[in-house]
This record gives sequence, structure tokens and C-alpha cells, in this order.
Amino acid sequence: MLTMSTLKKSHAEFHHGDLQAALVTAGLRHVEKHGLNSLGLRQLALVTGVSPTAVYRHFADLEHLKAAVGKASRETLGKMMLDALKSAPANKTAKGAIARFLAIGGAYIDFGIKKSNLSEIAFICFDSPELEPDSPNPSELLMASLTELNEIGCLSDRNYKTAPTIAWSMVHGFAGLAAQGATGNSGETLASKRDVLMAVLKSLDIK
Amino acid sequence: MLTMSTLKKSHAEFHHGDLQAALVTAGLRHVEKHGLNSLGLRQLALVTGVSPTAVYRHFADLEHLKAAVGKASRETLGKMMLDALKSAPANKTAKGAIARFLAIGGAYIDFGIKKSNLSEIAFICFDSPELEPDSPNPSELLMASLTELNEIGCLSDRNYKTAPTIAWSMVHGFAGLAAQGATGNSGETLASKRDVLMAVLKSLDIK
DNA sequence: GGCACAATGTTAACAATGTCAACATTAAAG
DNA sequence: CTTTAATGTTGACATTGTTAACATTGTGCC
Repeated sequence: MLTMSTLKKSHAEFHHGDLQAALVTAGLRHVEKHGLNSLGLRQLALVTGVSPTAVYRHFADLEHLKAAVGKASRETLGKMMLDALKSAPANKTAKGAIARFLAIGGAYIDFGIKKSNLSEIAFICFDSPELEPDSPNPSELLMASLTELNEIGCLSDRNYKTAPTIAWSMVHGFAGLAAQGATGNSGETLASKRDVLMAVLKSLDIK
Repeated sequence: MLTMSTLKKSHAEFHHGDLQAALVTAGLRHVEKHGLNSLGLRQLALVTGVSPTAVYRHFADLEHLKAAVGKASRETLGKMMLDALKSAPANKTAKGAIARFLAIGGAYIDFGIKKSNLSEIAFICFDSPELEPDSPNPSELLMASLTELNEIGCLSDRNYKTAPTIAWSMVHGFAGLAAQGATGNSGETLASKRDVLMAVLKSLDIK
């Protein structure tokens, strides 16, 4: 009988170890370099050194695989936001809380600009079907920053109710537009990352 | 010889008339009903009653066809914005200009909510390669509304510079999030369409 | 230890897709 | 009327996602 093990694979590496994770990280790497459109099941299996149908032991569908890559992409964004938070002042003052909000929101926007391919897959298929929530979770990190602003006293309870949606919409929208180069086309009129974040603060009556 | 004309098509309808437009509108209809993922070249040709390869006489590529459908989608958004503008007060006052901004921005958001499938293709592949600009153009309509606010005197020149990006980011971001049902998940804290538009006005020191 | 059994991977095949090359038909220009 | 460009058709090819049937590996149970 002509089997795979008699040809190339040693008995020890017939099983891959952790294929599920390998596929996701390979998918992440591919999307980052070549975009979402060209992300294929077979090609991904080839890169990972595995048979195309092996993928179906870990993902029901290509769509589910994409959802997993999307989740991973959101999680790298979450890590970037946490990093930005660490590089920000830690003072428990209004000024400190504002600085942390700027850092977190800025990281979100930077992600959209510098990793536009990842940003694309991160926010398509938002609702991963029965896939445990991201950790760290970008939108919750943003919300936590607003909660802190509220607790420290520079965000009224009234504004706090709508703050998450407003902040998220603005940051998310600017990141998305920037990812497509749509923010620098109108000659005179354009706003930078800082302008956008300051606009959020102003709309929330902060400072 | 066995030709198509001897079988089914009369000589008069061998040529389609305006296939280019027919493909685009068929594509629009399909995306609206069944989403962007399942938009295929062959299926589209079948629906239009034409051979698959006939598409290549009008579009270099499936990607170019999608770009055309995306443009058409943006144009239907533009029409909805114009309709909303007509149903708004026409007074050349501050109050009127604000009402018109709310109408235009609201139409943009409604498009994201009610036509989420179209919204998806409308803002993927933003830069149609050498495809003449949309008419009516959604982002320009939004900008025009801001210009009017500026000319009428309730938007300072300083804020006017950044206003297009800020307004567009907020509206576009909220529409995108709403299209994915991501705006109603956090229990207490959520904002409605009106809240978002009012936040834009406040961040621009209007009224 | 030996053995059922789940987990994981492989091969072979199928239908459908995007795309190309070569050919046919119609419309327009000389 | 003939030539030529526009538009559409057929046939084929490589690639893709997916399924069914089979092989291999690791695990718990007696």
C-alpha cells in the first residue's frame, strides 16, 4: 500500500501538533501581506504543509476559518491598544485619563492606517458564530477608557450613556476611511488623527 | 454549422442592447438580496441571459465588475440623500441648514442600517480604478451640507477645515457598526442615530 | 499489554468558478 | 459591397471549496 507515511512524513510528525492555531496564524500572515480576497483554503493548507481536507477537522467551513482569522486580527489590535496604554501616563487624574483615551483611540486608528489589510478582515464578519469573545477585546478596551473618564468625574452620566457608541463610531469610521485612503483627497479640508480624537472629547463635553 | 441563432435567439436580440448596464443592475439586485460573497461572474451572466465570457467585453475582470456595482451602490445612496434633502426645510437660515445636515447624515446612516448588503459593497474597493466619480456623490453631498453651514455662519472657518473628515468619520463609522448590529449589544450604553448626529454638531461648535 | 474508539490526517473525485483562445454574428464605415 | 470593429458564443483549462471513503495516531478501558 502506498501511504503518506511511507513516503515523506515520519511517524512523529503525522500529526501536526496544533494545526488549528497554525492555520489561523498562517491566515493572518497571508491577509496582512496579500489582502483578504486571495485568502484560500487550499493555498493555506499548502503553506501549512497539510492536505486541503485536513482543514475540515478544525473548521466547518472556509467562512468559519475566515471568522477565526478575523478574531485573531481583532486580538492583535487589542494587543496594540494595550501596548499603547502601557506607554501612556498612569496618573489617576483627569489629565491622565484623557491621555489614556487618546492613546487607546490612537492605537485603534493607527491599526486601520498601518495594517489596513488586517483591519479589513477584523471588522467583516463581526459576529463570529459561537466563537468565544476576543481577548483582549478592542471595543471593550475603548469602553473601559470611557468608564474611567466617567469615574474620575470628567464625563457626565448623561453623556456616558451614549459615549461608547459615539467614540467607537468616530474612531472606527476614521480608521476605515483612512484604510482606504479616503481622508486625504479633498485638498484643503482634512483632519488628522488627533483632530478626530479631540472632536470626540469635545462632543462629550470633556475638559 | 450549429450556431446560437439557429437555436434560440432571433437575429434582433443577438446583441443585448446595453449589457454593461444590465450586468450592473443585476449585480446590484443580487447583492442587495444575497450579499456580496455570493456575487459570481457566471451566475450573473446566467441571470442576464448571456454567455459567461460575454462579460469580458465590458469588464476586464470580476474585480472591475464589482467595482462598478460598488459605484452603483454608492449612487443609490446618493439618491437617497438627495431625496432626504428634498423632504427637509429649505429655509436659508441656521436652523434650516442644520435640519438639512441632519437629513443628509440621517439618510447615510439609514442606508447602512436598512441596506447593509449594499453598504458593504459600496465602501469596499473605494477607489474604482479609472472609473468616473459617482453622481450623485455621497461624500460630496455631506461636504456640501457642511459648506452651507459655514456660509450661513454657524460653522467657524477653523472648524470647517476638519469638519468633513469628522462628520464623515462619525456617520460612516456608525453606519458601518449598525450594519453589523454592533451598536445595540452593550445593554445600557447605546446611542441612536440622532445622538450621533447631534454629537457631530456639538464637536463642531454648532448652535 | 491489548483493544475499541475518537481524533486527526490523506487520497480521490465532483461540481462550480474565473479566465483565456478561437470562432461567429451583428453593426458601422469606407 | 466589402472591410473592420463591436459584441457575443463555444470549448477548454487550471483552480477552488467540498464531500465520501480510507489510513494513521493517540487515549482510555478491560
